[in-house]
Amino acid sequence: MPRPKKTDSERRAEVLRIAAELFADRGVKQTTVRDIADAANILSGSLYHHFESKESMVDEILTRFLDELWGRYQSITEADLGPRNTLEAIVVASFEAIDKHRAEVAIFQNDSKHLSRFERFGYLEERNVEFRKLWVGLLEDGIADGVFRGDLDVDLVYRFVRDTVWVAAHWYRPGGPLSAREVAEQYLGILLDGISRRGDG
Amino acid sequence: MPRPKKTDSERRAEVLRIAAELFADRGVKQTTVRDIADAANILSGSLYHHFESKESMVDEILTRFLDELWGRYQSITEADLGPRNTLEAIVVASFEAIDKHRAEVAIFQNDSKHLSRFERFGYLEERNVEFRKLWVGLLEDGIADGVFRGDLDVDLVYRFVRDTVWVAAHWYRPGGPLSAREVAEQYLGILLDGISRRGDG
DNA sequence: GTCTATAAAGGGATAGAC
DNA sequence: GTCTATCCCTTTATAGAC
Repeated sequence: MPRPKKTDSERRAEVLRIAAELFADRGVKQTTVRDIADAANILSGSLYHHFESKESMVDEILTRFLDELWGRYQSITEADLGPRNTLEAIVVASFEAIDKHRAEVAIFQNDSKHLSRFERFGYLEERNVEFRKLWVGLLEDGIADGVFRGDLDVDLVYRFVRDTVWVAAHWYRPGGPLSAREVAEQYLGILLDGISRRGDG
Repeated sequence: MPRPKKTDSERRAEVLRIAAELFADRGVKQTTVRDIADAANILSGSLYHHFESKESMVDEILTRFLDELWGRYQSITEADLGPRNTLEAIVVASFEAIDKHRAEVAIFQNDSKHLSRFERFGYLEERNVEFRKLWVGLLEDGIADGVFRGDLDVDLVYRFVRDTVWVAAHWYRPGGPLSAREVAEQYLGILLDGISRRGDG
């Protein structure tokens, strides 16, 4: 029978979750180990029983998140739904990621640029390259198939889509007035058809 | 005849410009006064001849930029061009702001949330409220006039537009392959009409 | 206007007791 | 697993010489 007291690994996971929230809200650099310790109700020295360094906390948070997200994207593209349905599924999956892992998305978005200067975080740039390939390929396929407009600058569209999706992590709150799926649908409505009223209706 | 040597105020402006670039690229907190001094080829103590503090540098950069931008927006809305033309003009003006003041836009986008916690930077939140009013009003007018779709969530559209426009400061480079106006036009094409190929063409 | 020198506070990390 | 105590480096800012 398990002890009622929290195990080491449960406590560890809890501390990492607390750290992720702080990193997301204030930025990694602005969050001190003392901030994390305070929020976890221990002293800063005690953190080092669980983690090697503050850097390793960030690393663990981002690695786990990006592996999961990329796996999700992979399973969507492997389903061969065609450009339009694939795009919709990727967007929905992205908003679901914001819903489930808001802190991780915010950290990825805010601190990637700075972190990827360090060798340890080289995988951030690698992931970005993979994401870009996925999106640009998707847009090009769609244009070739005639489902997307032929006059699009795919690189520009890619950047707009990527940024607009991820930036929602700044204001989206799980349990708020809009579900992840509702936000995704409004967003796809704008991306696919624009905000103008159609001439015929 | 002016002296060939740089005047105090010229040097001051130069240092402030250098600081803005560093703040934009690394974030305000991650940029140390020594970084700024190094880039300006002086020692850190010498900065305090020109400025009261690092904070006051940021303050000056943002105040000046936001005053100019808001003035530009005001003159557009006062021209009464109707919702669609006003929206286009505001978007173009925003991309021109990125073109002319890339560093300032990046600082505003990256550090506003953190800075606005301090009383000194309360105006950041005030400006955000004004921007929001402008955009939401514009979208509501457009829906009432029948130029924008009636099923839009104006708050959501506002956030998408705001974020997508400003986030371009992260990748846009003056003198690159695309001019500010070209980016604005591509962007307006997506926002107004979507990326789908129309049924009739 | 910039430098030398340094104060004062903040921040990451460690050693060993409990 | 957490605390006490502390080291050492970084960072902002100041005082006064040149």
